[in-house]
Amino acid sequence: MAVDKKGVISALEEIALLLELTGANPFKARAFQNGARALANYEGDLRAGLDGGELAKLKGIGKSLLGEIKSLLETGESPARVELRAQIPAGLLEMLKIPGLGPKRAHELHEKLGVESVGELEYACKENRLLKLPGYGEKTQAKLLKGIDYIRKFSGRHLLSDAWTRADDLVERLQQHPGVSRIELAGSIRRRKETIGDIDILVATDEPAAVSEMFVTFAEVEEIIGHGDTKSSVRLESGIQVDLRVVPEQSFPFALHYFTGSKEHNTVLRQRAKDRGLRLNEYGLFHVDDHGEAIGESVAAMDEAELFAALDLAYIEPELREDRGELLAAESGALPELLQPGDIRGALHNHSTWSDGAHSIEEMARAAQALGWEYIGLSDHSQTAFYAHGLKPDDILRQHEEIDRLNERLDGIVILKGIESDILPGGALDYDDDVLESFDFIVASVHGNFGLDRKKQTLRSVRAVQNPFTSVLGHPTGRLLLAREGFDLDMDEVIAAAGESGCAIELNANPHRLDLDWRDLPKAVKAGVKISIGADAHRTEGLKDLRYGIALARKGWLRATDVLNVLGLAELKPMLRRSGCP
DNA sequence: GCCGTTTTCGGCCCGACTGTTTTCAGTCG
Repeated sequence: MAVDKKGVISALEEIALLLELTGANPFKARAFQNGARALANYEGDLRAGLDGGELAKLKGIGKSLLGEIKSLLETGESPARVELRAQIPAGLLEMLKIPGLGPKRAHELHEKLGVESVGELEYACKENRLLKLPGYGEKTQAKLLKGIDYIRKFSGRHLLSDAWTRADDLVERLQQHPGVSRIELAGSIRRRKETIGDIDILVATDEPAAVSEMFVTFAEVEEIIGHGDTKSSVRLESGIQVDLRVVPEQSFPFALHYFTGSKEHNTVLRQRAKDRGLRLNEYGLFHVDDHGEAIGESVAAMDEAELFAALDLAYIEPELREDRGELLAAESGALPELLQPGDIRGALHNHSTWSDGAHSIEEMARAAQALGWEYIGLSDHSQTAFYAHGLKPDDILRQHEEIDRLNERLDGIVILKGIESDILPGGALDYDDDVLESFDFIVASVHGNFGLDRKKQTLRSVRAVQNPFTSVLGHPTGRLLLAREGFDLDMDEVIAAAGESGCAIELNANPHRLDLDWRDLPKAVKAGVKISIGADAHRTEGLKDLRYGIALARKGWLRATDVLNVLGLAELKPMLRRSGCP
């Protein structure tokens, strides 16, 4: 069975991990990681790129990787992976998820103790068998047991919304310390990743010990993982790990950049520095001598913008620092002017008590107005969604009467009549045309029959976006972060179809969804698709989730002009009823 | 395994912290 691009990339990543587990040359493993990365950043079709010779020209793809990729595309398997899998038990890969256990020790434990899985490792720890190995002591064994406990209790990742809220609270409290002169949230929260491994907080202070002490003694700290001069790590009761880094004032911009990451972005930026005879680390940007030793003081920088400028780059927003072309764009002045929260004028896709929402239409409208919105789109569930009290045609009539009355009565906010129509398995919408015609807009979403095969699932969404009544394709992958994979479909094909037909695609701002995936947003923009940032609010507080949608829109390189709901009502309305509608 | 105006061999980003070591390897970000 052949695999798609995602399959090829994950195969190369797996090979890299397996290589590390064999104890092979670590640079060989890194070569596979780099190759996977090169493919992830490659925009074209792999098959075509392979046949046309484009892949062979990619930096990081050599003769050997090309062979593996070819084999994966043609047969669905790669000789290297088959061979490695035969050598390495699958349980060893699982073991790498244990915090504090890396490939070297996983390999060693396998070799010397015959441990092949997380469960076996747990047993070996409890039998004190690790203590017999050189370099292992009581603490290591206890730490591994704790790590096993941790991955069983938590997935190891957290929603952006949860981590961000908690992090803001910690920052606010640390700020109270008189010794703190600067403080910023760094890491993947600052980059607005949709899920977060741990919270990174950076502080500039001349009282590092006191600030660190305050941090590790917060009431919700359950465990102190590490506590050094410049770095402390704790685990909170909620399971999330928080790292605090403490640096002197003049290092702050360099440290902020460094600890914001991503690792991949940092690597290419450090390489760029190196190419210029400089060394970049969290303390500064230094000139180096012939022996590669840093000399003298750091190049001065008040902020990150000056750091980038010292490397002849425009300022790169944190959201873009993923090594997905941002350096090239920063070099050539091609960085986008990103969407701002203030650009948003309202949002479609919200629910009320008419289907499965918790608040009335009026309550939702007033809450939207309080947020400064000019309009709110109401889109309760359609009739097939019986589990969510989907609306029958006569419900819709009555709901529209209520909206008309409210629109007459309310000042300063306009309620748009919409529906979140299920996309039926064949791709049709959930009402007859005469009912569909009565709405201002229609969000079409898949809510059931997730198990259709890739071809049928793709066709289903393609038909939905080709339907002239569909204004927006809602949460296009159907994923629930940390809970459920999206359904199997060819998103490139769906995006292309939406581009041709003029249908918008949603970036659903619900923190469990954040769907369309930010990685696909640039593709959608390139195809001429407008993005509708939808709140998918089921209660008034849910409207505020739009901030997560805006954050991820920025991460996906969106400018205001790429977004549907930056438009005022007069411009928006015609966009919602496309040509072809009766 | 990949790469190259320092090119076909010899590098491949950099530093903090921990645990187990008397000088360092492993892990992490």
